[in-house]
Amino acid sequence: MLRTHTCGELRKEHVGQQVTLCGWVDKYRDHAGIVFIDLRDRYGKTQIKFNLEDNSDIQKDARGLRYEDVVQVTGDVVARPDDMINPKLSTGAVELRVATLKVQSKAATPPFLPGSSDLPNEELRLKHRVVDLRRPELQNALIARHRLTKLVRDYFDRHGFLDIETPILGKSSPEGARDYLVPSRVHEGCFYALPQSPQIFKQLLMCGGFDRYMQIARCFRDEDLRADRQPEFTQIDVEMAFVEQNDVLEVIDGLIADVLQKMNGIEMTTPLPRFSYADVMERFGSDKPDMRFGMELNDLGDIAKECGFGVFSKTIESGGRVRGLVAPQAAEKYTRKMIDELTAFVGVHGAKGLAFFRVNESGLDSPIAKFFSDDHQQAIIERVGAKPGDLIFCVADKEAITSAALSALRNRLGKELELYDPKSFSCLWVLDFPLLHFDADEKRWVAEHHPFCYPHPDDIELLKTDPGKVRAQSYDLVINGYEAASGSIRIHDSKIQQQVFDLLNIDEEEAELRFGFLLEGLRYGAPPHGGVALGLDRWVMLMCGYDNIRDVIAFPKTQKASDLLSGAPSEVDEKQLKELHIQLDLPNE
RNA sequence: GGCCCUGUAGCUCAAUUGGUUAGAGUACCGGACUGUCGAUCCGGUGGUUGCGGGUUCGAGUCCCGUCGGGGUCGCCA
Repeated sequence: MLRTHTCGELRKEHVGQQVTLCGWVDKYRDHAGIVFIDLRDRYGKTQIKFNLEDNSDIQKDARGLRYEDVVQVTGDVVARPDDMINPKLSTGAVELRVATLKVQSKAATPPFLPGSSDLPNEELRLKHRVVDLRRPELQNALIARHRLTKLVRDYFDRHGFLDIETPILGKSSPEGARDYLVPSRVHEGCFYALPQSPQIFKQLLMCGGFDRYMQIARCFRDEDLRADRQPEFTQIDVEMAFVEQNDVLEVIDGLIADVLQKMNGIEMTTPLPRFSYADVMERFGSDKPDMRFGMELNDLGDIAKECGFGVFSKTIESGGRVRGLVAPQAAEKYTRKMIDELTAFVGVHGAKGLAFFRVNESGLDSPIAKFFSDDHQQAIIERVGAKPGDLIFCVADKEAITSAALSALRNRLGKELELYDPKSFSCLWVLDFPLLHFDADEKRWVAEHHPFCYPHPDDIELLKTDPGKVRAQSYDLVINGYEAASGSIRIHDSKIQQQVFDLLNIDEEEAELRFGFLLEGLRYGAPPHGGVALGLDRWVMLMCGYDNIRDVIAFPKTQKASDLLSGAPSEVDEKQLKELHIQLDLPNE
């Protein structure tokens, strides 16, 4: 080893020992007669000093050191004078009096300094990820990520799960997300697809008798990115045989409680709360509500119907909905201009307007208050539970739009009004998702989750009469408003599978073509099974309190899915294309 | 694909209503300094204002296009 200790290790009890440290120059303070350098590695920082009288040659070399040089130093650990102790450093009680210095690597002037308080723009950070990775925030995220995956593996191991790998080169399935394709050299004109998830393979593992499976699996989806979405991401993939929905939920409840306790010191009571899809959609307008705060949605349909405000009454007449929420003590905080901003904000979600009422002692104050009688004003105040000083927002539109607009508004207001502790966690299950939804454009039923999702046992008959009402045995885990996990009980009964395929307009031939190898697997004795997949990146992001997934991935991609570090994706040699029988047909510009 | 934000020195930012030679801090280079820990002090180098057009006597600033980065809607079974 080139070092005896790390830069985060030395304490008072090491005083008098001769040690060797290696690290990066984090800071240098040159006083001519004495030079101080903060030496940094992933464990911390240690101040090393070079005295002129100790060794003038070494001291001269030390004066030439610059940011991010990599050095190896040997010397005695000495106690700092009492008034020179640095409480900001874990090693602040001591320093290293350097006797020998070896510059292992002289650094070019870095584009930015990992120790700087000004964070450079993300483009630069991604391009120079090597430097960025030295920042404590990124180091802590990747360390947390490691600890989390370790805890996850240990937890599942304790519960009898086997970690089994599934293929990366797989078969393209036209449904779902766009696939990343990999051309086959051996099979002319044929392509592999990278897995969107190991879904089918884990079901086949169940059929293969491995009744408890888990994998930390890389997944690939060629879709547009978001702050919480990368083209390649990692799932904690889980599948269990001979289970019902509750068994899966209990296993994951245990995992969440175990991990949050060990990682964040938070005690979760299990089982985690469970809500139906219908319930959360009505109360929060979202299938992934952030329940760290209240501010529930209220139905104002009956009042809206009777009131003199045409926008409201007509919306109800045409089958739409009028719903509202209360921003507590926000009447004074939000100026007209800010409310206009909020109106534009809900407009993004399709709302044509945003009605608002300031609540005062006598009733409602608003440009549209005159359309509401005193009785109606009191009814609104009572319905939403508003107090003087509150601000009521309403959206009148088709149900889906009121949900989208108000849930987005709710999340925004909750944050702006600081209605919750950003360090807290709210975890809950959303159950009983609809099995199908009707695609109006394509005029056909589409699976809400995927085509192998088992319908709710009470709703099997509805498959024939009213498919839109059929609930699925599917479940999402929601943490702080993010979809943190998603899963379902799968169909293992070929008759029901056939019924679902019929509804989805997938005939036998097509089913064989698309999912033949799964159906084949299910044919020879399939155990009842179900599972779940947890988004690892999002989970780490939440535990670190970060708001984007790139900060918990060592080498992430940009919104346009390029890697600024390596330059991927890139053009390839003509020769490589020829070998793969690929001809480019690029749009002319 | 749509909408919004953004691009000025290596980095973080400034630049009045379109008006002189585009500034500051930091980094970098040189000098001073023996207890600093955002060291301090003195001096210096550093700019095709992302790129391409246009309007104007005059553009970092206005307009059009384009490229990169970010947010978001659609999309993500």
